[in-house]
Amino acid sequence: MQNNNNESRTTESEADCCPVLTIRPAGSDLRLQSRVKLLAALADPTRLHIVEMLSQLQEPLCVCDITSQFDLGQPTISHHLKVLRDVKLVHWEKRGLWVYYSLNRAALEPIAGYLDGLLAIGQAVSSV
Amino acid sequence: MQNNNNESRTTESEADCCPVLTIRPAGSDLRLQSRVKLLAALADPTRLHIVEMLSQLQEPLCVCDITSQFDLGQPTISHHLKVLRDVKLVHWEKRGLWVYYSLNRAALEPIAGYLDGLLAIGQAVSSV
DNA sequence: CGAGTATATTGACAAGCATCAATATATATG
DNA sequence: CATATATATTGATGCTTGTCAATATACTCG
Repeated sequence: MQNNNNESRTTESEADCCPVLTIRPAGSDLRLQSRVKLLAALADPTRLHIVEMLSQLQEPLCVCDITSQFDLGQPTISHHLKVLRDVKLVHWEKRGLWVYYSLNRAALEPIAGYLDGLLAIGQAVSSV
Repeated sequence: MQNNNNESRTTESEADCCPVLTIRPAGSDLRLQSRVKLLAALADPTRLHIVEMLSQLQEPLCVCDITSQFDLGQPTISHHLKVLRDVKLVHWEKRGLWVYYSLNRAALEPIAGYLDGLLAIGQAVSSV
């Protein structure tokens, strides 16, 4: 899926541009991937709205109350909740016939901190 | 593109579930949309890597130095830089034959603060 | 058990996106 | 002006994703 003509771009031509620059990788590739997945889960208007709703409540929220806030079909909301579940951004709990979702702040905190870290110049990103 | 059977979900059936819940919209729809666009710009491994690279440098970075870090063609990197430009996450500046990019921390800061705000229970999101 | 209800899952489809090859644009240099 | 180089743009292609309709699952209640 990626090309292999990398060596064609590492000639001395770009030595004219900048000194050879070795930028240390910020965190492992695995970390990058999981951050991308988390950000992608948030990068949808419906899901971000759901997350906002959950963030405003301390108590879990019933799926039917989430669904009623959108002009979208129930399977669509269920799909979005699954995406949020998959990246562990939400907790869920079945109570009888209903399912209750709540925000998993422990999963949100690292991403918020990560973006904060990008604001500081030259700040190393946790590589663990 | 959206269904219109919303009223079928607002019957008294869900009164059995939870008390009628009015969740105030967190910020305008426009704010939500622009946040989604910013998050989507970050939610790609190549672009997040670029942003990380820029965040570690105070000086702008030449496109050729960015391109050399990836096994991707030059047009692909150029495309990703355009996405970052479009949401104003980066500044760019032409110097002779080369183009230099730098992180626009002023555009990153609101999103970082927004995610921080989601961590606090019941915290109202800026609606301006 | 049977009927009803809330939620999840499956399958299909259209729109969006990441990528590449080819080309265009702009700048430097001889 | 002609050539070379760095970057951007265009167009095509395959993969991903958001959505819906239909169906399945799980739970409650009579």
